[in-house]
Amino acid sequence: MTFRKILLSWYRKNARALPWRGTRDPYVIWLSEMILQQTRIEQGLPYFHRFMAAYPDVGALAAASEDELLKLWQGLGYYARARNLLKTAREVIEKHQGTFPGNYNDLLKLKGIGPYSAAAIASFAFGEKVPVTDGNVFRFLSRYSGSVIPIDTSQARNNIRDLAYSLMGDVDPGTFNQALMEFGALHCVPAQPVCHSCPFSHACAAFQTGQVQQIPNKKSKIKVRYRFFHYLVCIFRDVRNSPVMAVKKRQGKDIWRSLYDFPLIETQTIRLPASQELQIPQPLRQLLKTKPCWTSPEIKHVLTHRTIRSKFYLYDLPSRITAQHLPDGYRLISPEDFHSLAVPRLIDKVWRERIEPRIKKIVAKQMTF
DNA sequence: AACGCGGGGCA
DNA sequence: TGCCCAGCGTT
Repeated sequence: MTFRKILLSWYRKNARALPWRGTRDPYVIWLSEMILQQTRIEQGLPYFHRFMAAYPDVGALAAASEDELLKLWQGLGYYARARNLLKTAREVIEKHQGTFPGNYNDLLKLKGIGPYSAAAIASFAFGEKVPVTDGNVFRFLSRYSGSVIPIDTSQARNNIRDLAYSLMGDVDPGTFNQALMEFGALHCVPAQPVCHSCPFSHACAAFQTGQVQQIPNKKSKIKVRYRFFHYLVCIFRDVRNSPVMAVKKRQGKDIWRSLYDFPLIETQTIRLPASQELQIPQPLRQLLKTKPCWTSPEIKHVLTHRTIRSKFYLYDLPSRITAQHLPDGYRLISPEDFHSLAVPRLIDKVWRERIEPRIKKIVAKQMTF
C-alpha cells in the first residue's frame, strides 16, 4: 500500500463532516480558511456559521463596514484577519469582477492569504496540485520522516512541503490535502499520539527510532511579557443629561488594533503613579485629580505571548460634555449602545460582569431623586 | 530570520 | 505554566 492509499483509506473512515467540505465555492473555502488560521475548528465553527448567515457571498461581505465586521469577529483574536478579509473582499469585487483568482500564485497576492491558505483554496476549490502545509502537516510529516531540524526554520518547512508534494499523486489533490491535515489533527496529535494504532507506524521514522516525543523539534520558545493597563471609565452627561462614556478606537500597530476600548494609561508596574508623574494628555490628567467612585481589583488577561495586568477605575462625572471636548480619536457612546462596539475580550468581560451593573445602579439612583 | 498578533483548551 | 491551534504581515 502506498502512503496515499493508506491515508485516503483512513480518511474515508474518520473524516469529520465540516460545513466547508463538499463545496468548491472559493468564497466559502476562503472564509473558512481565514477564520481557522491559528484557530481550533471548534472555536471557529460558530463564527463561520454567523459569517455565512450575515454575508452569504463575497459581494455582501465587501459591502460591510469595518466596525460591523469586527463586531462579528469579536472574540476570535488576530483582528488583522478581519481587516484583511474586508480588504480582499473589496479587491475581488472591484478588481476581479467578483471572482476569486483561480490559481495558487494569484491567490497569494491577496491580503491575508499566505502559502498555506493559497494552497488550501487552490487545491480545494480548483483542484490544483499544491501541498498544504499547516501545523498538522508539519507535525505529522516531520515525525514520519524523522526530521529533527527545528520546524520553525525555512529549511524544515521546505523539506516537508517537498515531501508532501512527492506523496500526493495527481488525482484529487484537494482530498489528499484534507486527509493529510485531518490525520494530523485527529491521530498524529501533539501530545501522546496513539502510535500503536497508527496505520503509518511501520514506516514512521520517529516511531521506529523512539523519537515521537521529541519531534517536531522547535528552536524558539515563547517568552511571556507583562503589560499594565489602567482603564479610566468616564461617565459624563450629554446635552439631554443622559449618561455617556468616552471610548477610543485603538490605532497604530499595537495589540487590539481597530477595536474599541476606554481611555487607557499604560504603566511599567501595577501601581498607578500620581498624575503629575505621568506623561499623559491633559484631559486624563484632570480626571486623575478626582476620585473614582469605584476601583476594580487587578484583573489578569492571559494571552499567548502577553499577560495583561489591568485595573479599571469608574468615574461618575456630573459635568456635561460634547464630543468637541474630547481629544482626537475619542467618541462618546451611551451605556445602552456599548454592546454594539467591537471590543477586546478583556473589556467585554469586565464590562458585563463589573461595570455595566454599577452604571445601572448609578443611573437608577439619579432618576429617583 | 525574528517578531508581534488573541483567545481558548489541555496536560 | 507552557504549548498548540487549518498563519500572516512587517521589519
